Amino acid sequence: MIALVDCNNFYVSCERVFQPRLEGQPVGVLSNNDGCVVARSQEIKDLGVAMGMPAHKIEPHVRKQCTLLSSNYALYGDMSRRVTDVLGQHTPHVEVYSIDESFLSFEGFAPESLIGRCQAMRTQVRRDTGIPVSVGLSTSKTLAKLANHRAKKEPHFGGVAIMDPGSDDTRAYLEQLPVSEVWGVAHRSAVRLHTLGIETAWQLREASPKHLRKHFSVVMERIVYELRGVNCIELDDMTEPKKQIMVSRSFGRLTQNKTDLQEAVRVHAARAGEKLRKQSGLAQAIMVFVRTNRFRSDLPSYSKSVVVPLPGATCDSRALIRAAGAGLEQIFKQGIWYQKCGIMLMDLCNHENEQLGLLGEAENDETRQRNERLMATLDQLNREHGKGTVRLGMHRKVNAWELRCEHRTPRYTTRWDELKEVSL
DNA sequence: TGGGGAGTT
DNA sequence: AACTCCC
Repeated sequence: MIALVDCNNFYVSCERVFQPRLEGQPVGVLSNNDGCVVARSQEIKDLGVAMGMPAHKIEPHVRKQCTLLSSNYALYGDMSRRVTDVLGQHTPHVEVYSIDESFLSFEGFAPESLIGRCQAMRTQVRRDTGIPVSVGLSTSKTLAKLANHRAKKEPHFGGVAIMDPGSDDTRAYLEQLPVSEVWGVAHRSAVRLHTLGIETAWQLREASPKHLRKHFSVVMERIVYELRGVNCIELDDMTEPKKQIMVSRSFGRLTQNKTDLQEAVRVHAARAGEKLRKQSGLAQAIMVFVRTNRFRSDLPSYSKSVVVPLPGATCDSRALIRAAGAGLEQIFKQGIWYQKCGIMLMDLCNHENEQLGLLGEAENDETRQRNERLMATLDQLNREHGKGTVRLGMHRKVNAWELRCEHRTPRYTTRWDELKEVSL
């Protein structure tokens, strides 16, 4: 059996742990740049604030009743780790799927014991971290997702729902479920499924896998089997290194300024270097992209990217920064209002299967070791003394492109100077 | 009007 | 490289 554990309204729940007065209140958390709503309490959902809604589109009279917070990823990331730690005490097989969701394998456990186990787990997560979670159990990931959905929506489950792939109850549920509610079926596929006469999850389950593979891809074929309870999406080993590393950000406001872009691209490249070294990887190419705001039809639109090969596989931030700067030179156009830029590290490899350049080793062993020590020291300083303690390359302290986050709460659990104060 | 990431074709 | 999907 597979369980999907999903934190309820995760970001909002994290904020409530440290600000209990938000309990029972309509609360929303905004995306980077305070752009749109990415997490909602039940109360704010009830007021009609939709997921992904731009903050400025919330009606003023609704907005007045709500607490809208900037996102505080340092806090959410740390709380997420705490939740995952508890889950790991209940089964050795945990796949962290996202910041607020984990798949657990209960293979080998007595099936009758699972609901009880999951209830105990849920209680412990709540007690140890303050975060409420829901659990869905079934024989495939896709059904576990749906079971989780039911655990959230139907109070009689008490937060833990199990779905037997062969039961009448499951059939009745799937028969009334729009196919777009199934994991992996979004708007595009749903529309195409409709033209094939498939409207509900049950119809998809009953369809011919081979037929769907022809019309779509192996992905849709797998979904059919998954809906039948056949587990065909393996639990991923999360220790697998990333295949690409992306860092991008929108500017706080549009900019035409080349210096802004140069600084942003350099900072992004340095951040990507940190991520790369964390997984002990090396990159062989870097992609740089810039673009305008797609929603501003009144301004000329421009979107361009370029791939810059790196001089041999490297994880040296200085090499990444240099290449990113060179890439920007190739795609920067004067007189354009830029909204966003970013970089992506590509062709990642590790030290073992690194390919040496045609000209032989670009760096001798000694130089390389010195560079690696420098980067390791840099990472350690930033880890122990907070991000941005040591930065490569100068950039202005206050940037046009710094993030807007006007209502960010303190990083209670990861910064000594932002600890919660308690009076007794 | 986020910022990542993945997979398939 | 484009498209689709995920959270």
